[in-house]
Amino acid sequence: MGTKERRAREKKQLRQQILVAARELFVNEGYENVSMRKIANKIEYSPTTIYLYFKDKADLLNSVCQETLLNLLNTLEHLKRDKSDPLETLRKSGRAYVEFGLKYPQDYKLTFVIRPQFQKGLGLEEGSVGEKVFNYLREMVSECIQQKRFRQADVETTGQVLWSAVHGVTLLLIDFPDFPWTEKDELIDTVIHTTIEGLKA
Amino acid sequence: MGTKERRAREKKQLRQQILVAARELFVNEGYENVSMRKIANKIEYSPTTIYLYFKDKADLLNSVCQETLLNLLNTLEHLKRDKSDPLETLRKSGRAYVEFGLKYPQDYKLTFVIRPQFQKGLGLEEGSVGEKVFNYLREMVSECIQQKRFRQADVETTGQVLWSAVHGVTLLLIDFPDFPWTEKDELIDTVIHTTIEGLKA
DNA sequence: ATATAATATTAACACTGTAAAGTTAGATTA
DNA sequence: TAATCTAACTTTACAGTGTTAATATTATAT
Repeated sequence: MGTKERRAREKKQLRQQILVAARELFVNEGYENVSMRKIANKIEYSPTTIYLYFKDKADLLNSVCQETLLNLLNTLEHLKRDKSDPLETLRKSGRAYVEFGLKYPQDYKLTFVIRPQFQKGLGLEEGSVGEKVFNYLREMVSECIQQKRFRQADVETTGQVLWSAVHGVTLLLIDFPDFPWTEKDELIDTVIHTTIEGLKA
Repeated sequence: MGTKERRAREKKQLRQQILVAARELFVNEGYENVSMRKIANKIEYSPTTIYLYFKDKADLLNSVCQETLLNLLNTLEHLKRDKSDPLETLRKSGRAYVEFGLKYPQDYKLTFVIRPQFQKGLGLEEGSVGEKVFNYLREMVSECIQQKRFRQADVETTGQVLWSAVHGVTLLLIDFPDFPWTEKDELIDTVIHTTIEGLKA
């Protein structure tokens, strides 16, 4: 009697359908400009149905962001395979992080800027995807310090410095597209290179 | 017959009154949670009166942000007096920038994150306050390069790297207050120190 | 066929930004 | 002084918002 399983599957499918629709709208029109009614229209359900699957609009946003983080984590973990040079891996990871942000600018902003505003104090709890992403960074930094490629310093601080740098350049490039930036790739590389050099000294 | 002048003065005063009320509400309750009606209530005028002074809510936000930028510019220019060591001045400026952001976190976010979303492609035009802030940075960086305290590199790129670093750490500290950051002051100092060291190498 | 549970919808509330039209008070002109 | 004009402000109204409670529909189990 697999009807229960089928029902559960269908329920999951609709949930996923909502998430897909919400992401598409959020990304294309901006979180503020997307109403529950618009999402409902897209999936051809009544607006209140969404509330059977998500507590409220912020919860829906949060779920979209969890997917984004998972996506980012996957992208990064593909790079860890190469175990040769930890410094080079770190450099590549920084590059990949920024590129991820620029490839999905709206998703990035939703996750790292908009979401914190709507659900204060969360997003990086124990066992969360967000924490896993930061753990990835920790590991790599730790490796660099252990192999004495970085100056002997606190792993936490070092990781946070790196995160600051890549987060900063990513957001600036997204938010001020008309600013007379140096050639984009050069800027990104210089930010990463500069930070890494600074961590050696 | 100074009545015209008085009227003009009164008009400016009301405009300023609206700005003050709007800033206070934006900062305390967040841009999204502030309605034109709330602002109107606070100044004891009807909601639509605001529209006689500002095109719309985004314009009001923008005006608030212009004030914020002016504020930031003033804070920074006080530091330029000390002409002794350009590197030290730059370090102090970075510190002041981040501290400004943390002292007025909501204003900072409004200016550098929220506003760009609501009025795309603007905010750093020729002659704007935003441009002046960046010019301040340019000058200091230029000095450092000329005095060979930094590696010989493009002034623009170098400035943008510095901006990325301070912008990044400021936003992270604001947006993820519950993250297990290293001691805050240490993190800020390390970010700035690391970046400056990296720019020497 | 009927009862039960899961799922979806309808109707409603209090609120939003803002356009259009109406009102009032003060200045200008005849 | 009386009529007119003008700037400042308010009232009203509209279409849309997130969300809750009550209701209806559907699919399953008995």
